[in-house]
Amino acid sequence: MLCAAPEAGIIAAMNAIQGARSRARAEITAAIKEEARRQLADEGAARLSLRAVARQLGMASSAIYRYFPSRDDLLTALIVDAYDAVGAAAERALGSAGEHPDPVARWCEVCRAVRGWARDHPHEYALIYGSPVPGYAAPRDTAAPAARIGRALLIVAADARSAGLFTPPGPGRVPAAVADDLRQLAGRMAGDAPQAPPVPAELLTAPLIAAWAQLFGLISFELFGHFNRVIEAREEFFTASVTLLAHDVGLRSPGA
Amino acid sequence: MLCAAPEAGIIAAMNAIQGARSRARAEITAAIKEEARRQLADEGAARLSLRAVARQLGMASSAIYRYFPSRDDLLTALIVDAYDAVGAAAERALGSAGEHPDPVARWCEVCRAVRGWARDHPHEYALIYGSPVPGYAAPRDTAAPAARIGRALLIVAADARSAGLFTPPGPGRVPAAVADDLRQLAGRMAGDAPQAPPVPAELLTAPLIAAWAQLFGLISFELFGHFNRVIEAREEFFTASVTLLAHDVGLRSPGA
DNA sequence: CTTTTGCAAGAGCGGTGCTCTCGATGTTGT
DNA sequence: ACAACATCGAGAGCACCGCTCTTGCAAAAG
Repeated sequence: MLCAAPEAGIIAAMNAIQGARSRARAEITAAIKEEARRQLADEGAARLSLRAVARQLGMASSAIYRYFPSRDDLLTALIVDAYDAVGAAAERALGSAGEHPDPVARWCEVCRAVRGWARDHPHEYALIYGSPVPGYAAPRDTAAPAARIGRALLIVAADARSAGLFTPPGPGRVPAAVADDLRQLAGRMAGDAPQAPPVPAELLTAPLIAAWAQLFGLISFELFGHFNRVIEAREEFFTASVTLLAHDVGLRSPGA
Repeated sequence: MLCAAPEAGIIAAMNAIQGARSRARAEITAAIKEEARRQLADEGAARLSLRAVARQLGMASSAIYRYFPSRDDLLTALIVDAYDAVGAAAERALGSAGEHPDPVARWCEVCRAVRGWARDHPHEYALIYGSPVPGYAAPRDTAAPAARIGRALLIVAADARSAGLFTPPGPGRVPAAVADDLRQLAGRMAGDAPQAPPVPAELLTAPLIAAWAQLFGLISFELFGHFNRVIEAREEFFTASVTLLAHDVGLRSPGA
């Protein structure tokens, strides 16, 4: 493995050397994030304490600042990870239901995957979809990961259109300013991920964006307790609501 | 005043005396809440500090605890006030659009009132509809104020039905467990506010509850920054989305 | 007038985020 | 191989936090 390809070996060795110190850095950074994520899951973002993380890791609290310049930066890292995790969950559902012929069912599966992740990681969900952190830290890093589940929903619609099961929402009048926003957004999405299949602009509709936001209204109400003593059959209610959302977006089941 | 009407005079005097000290209490309590609300609006709930409130009011920090046993209790009081404020805004919109013959427009006005209040008081909105506070303080006190805007939405539907402009959402299958929840909820709402006109149970539908939650999905996404670089024509988009929601609920415009 | 009660103030405890300095420990250039 | 360098951990310390306890004072109650 060392001499098979000389140049590759040298590069690997250099990586290993530089890796020797920066791997230690990466390992400690990962350990800090891991412990922070545990505390986040246990107590929530408000109770996450740098000193407690350091204590648990057996290091001085001041040493943490070699890896994260502030508490808000640690939280920002956790935010990015959370966006990636929920995005991955949505994409997994999208893939595993890929062959499903019913776009409505596929839409529901993606939504259910997001809800399932949220229920499994309530504090991480609250971190990204609840009140923004006071520091309001992450402007750019989170943009791409945050778009993943929106993109997953869009792919459901795109595949439905390929199968002739998408009827663009017609009668609702879309204001011109909103139409402009949607055009710009389509261009931005194409520019951000050039390798991904370009999303047809006519699928990026106002009802789809609204459904995207409304999905999180449903999840947040459930997780944040607003359905207490209102709706107890949470799963059934969510599936029914999200099915209605699919129809609003323009998806049709094959039989209909 | 003492001998005019003996019993009444004594009672009035006792009220005045008790009022003398308990009015001071009420005034200081109100001042604390007012200053706390100012800090909440400035910096958000996370940065609200009892010591800073006391400092601003020129009193020792320990004196605050005579009025609020803990920081979470102060926050709970602010939460109740915020629910009342947004509920009042919704009811005001309901009343001022009372004579409007179009239920869809009325629905939109209520929704726009909620959104307007949220934009004017973003931190208070985040306090009640964002991530729950770690202390998870208020279980019962908030239930009634929180129901006010849901009730306002319901009244729009009820008046629409009276005008023959409500078509109950039909085709979507409602699971039996959800139907049970709705029945129980209708009973509970009738019991909680016996003086209010009883809400017809057939108006308390799953789509209406869903629309209620989804409304806050739209508002939260806007306020919490998820529409940044996505939708800039916020007002137009909101109105369009909320109009679609009205149709989902079963409201019809008179002309249609 | 005395006693009881309610309130404000101060000191203090343990905790927090964060900064600074100071040695120890590599890593790098000559 | 040695010196110069950058990196890192640890400790002390600052200002702030929520909260408790005690003390003294003033007003109400008897």
